[in-house]
Amino acid sequence: MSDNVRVRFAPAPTGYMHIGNLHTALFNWLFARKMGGAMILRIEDTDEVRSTPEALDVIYQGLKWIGLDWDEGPDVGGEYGPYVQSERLGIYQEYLDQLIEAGRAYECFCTPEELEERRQVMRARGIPPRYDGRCRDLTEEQKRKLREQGLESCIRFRVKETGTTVVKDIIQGEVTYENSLIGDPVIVKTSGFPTYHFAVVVDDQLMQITHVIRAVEHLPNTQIHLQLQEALGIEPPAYAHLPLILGEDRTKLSKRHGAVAVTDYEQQGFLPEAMFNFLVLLGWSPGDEREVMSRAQIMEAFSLEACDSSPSVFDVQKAEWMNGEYMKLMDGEDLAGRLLPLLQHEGLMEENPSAERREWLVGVVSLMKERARLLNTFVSWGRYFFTDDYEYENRARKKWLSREEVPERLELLAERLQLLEAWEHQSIEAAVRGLAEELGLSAAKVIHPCRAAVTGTTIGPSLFHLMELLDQNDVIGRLHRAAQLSRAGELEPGPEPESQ
RNA sequence: GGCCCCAUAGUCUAGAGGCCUAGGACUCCGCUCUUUCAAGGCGGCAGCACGGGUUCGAAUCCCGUUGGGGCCA
Repeated sequence: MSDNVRVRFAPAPTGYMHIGNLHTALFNWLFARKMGGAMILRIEDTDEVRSTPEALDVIYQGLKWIGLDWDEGPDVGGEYGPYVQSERLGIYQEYLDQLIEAGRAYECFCTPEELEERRQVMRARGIPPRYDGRCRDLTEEQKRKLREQGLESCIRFRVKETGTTVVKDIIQGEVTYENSLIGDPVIVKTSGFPTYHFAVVVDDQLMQITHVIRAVEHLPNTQIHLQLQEALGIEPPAYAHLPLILGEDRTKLSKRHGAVAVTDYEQQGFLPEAMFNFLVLLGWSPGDEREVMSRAQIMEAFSLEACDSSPSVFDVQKAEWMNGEYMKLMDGEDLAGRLLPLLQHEGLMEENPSAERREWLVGVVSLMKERARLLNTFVSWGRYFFTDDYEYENRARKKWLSREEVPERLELLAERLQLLEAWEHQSIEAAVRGLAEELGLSAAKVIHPCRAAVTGTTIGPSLFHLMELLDQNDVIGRLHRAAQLSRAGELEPGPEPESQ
């Protein structure tokens, strides 16, 4: 009765969620929300070996991080539950009986060793290896004997031997498969667990899924699913197979590509909004030249038909750029809120900062966000805001801190700054420039050494604004410290290869 | 190996026969602003994989080749 869109994201709980899974989830979610439909989360744990219960949390967290929600699932329930396949074992039996009755499923007693052996033979003879149908037509008598020998059986689905199966896919178009080319797949393992093919078909039917949106690696499997559906009298859902996300080497993104887990990107300081935006642009485009788009804009423009069928490479550099764009767009207060946990984790901010201290952080963030790409940037480039314990970079040492004339300048500047009653960027600037003038130097000749001393680096935001955010005495202390170290010859540049 | 899919610069993409002298973005490289650049502004390098058709006309359609990928095992 309902022609409402229902989609599902159906991950296997293997302990981590990678960017490709998230991409699939994202497209499902977008489509569901765009169409005013329902998003279902289903856990496909029929692979007893690889599935772990702890993995559920990883899935929830990954989805929540990027801002996806679901209407039905193991945690929120729903009227088509349970939503974990291992809890649905009884449900599959009914469908299995149906297939057996129709003569489309049968017991197979072949052992893995036998199967492997026969595969070898087929290969050697140049025949594509597939199940040869040996147990297809066993008599009751034969089965009894095999059982008496103590052999275990699995159940196979009898596929069609002739004709073709056509997958009509919203993204991939019509793809035709020759039925004679596939062997009978196992649908129930000796353990009694259904296999992926069987469980998917049954569950999608029972959960009234209207659109199966998944990665294209499942496209070849779809021919089996269609045959299974036909045998069960099930109307197939619409299919949309998303192109794969590849690593730099153009192979399917996997653990060997380094950072692929969603949590890796979270830890690197990616904003979920940016990752969402970036990911949606892999395999889809609004058709115009927009790239940085709000979620509302994306949803407005989104359609499955506009998805591309060719795979795409995950380019971290562009992802970082986009993250930077989002940081610029976000107001300082929001961004400070995102950043705080990270800073606390690094021990750079106290656990319960006062309102004043938070406000100060907003100031720091506002000053830095224009040039930062990741949240982590604040920890690395912005360390000097939070602690006196920062390094003097080689470039800073070489260009300024190791110079003979510098210590005196720093000390003179410290004296001037000490006299300031108002610690504001205007007064600081006046003091710095005033000193330069008196010494007959260009302002830069004071500014640069000062930056090097106070921040340890040669680059960063406006020096005067930055100093304003630091404590006056602290700055003075830093100037004296650098002057002393410099005189002591401790700020000589390190070994060359350091610089990049 | 068999089957299937894909093919616009290093990367993400626009392009659905004439609007293409192929547009945008990232990266990279210059220049510029400035107290610095890792930010801003301006500019530049770089692409329709190849070969055949079809057509008055092809990045766009067809075939083949090559390359890449996925699935099966």
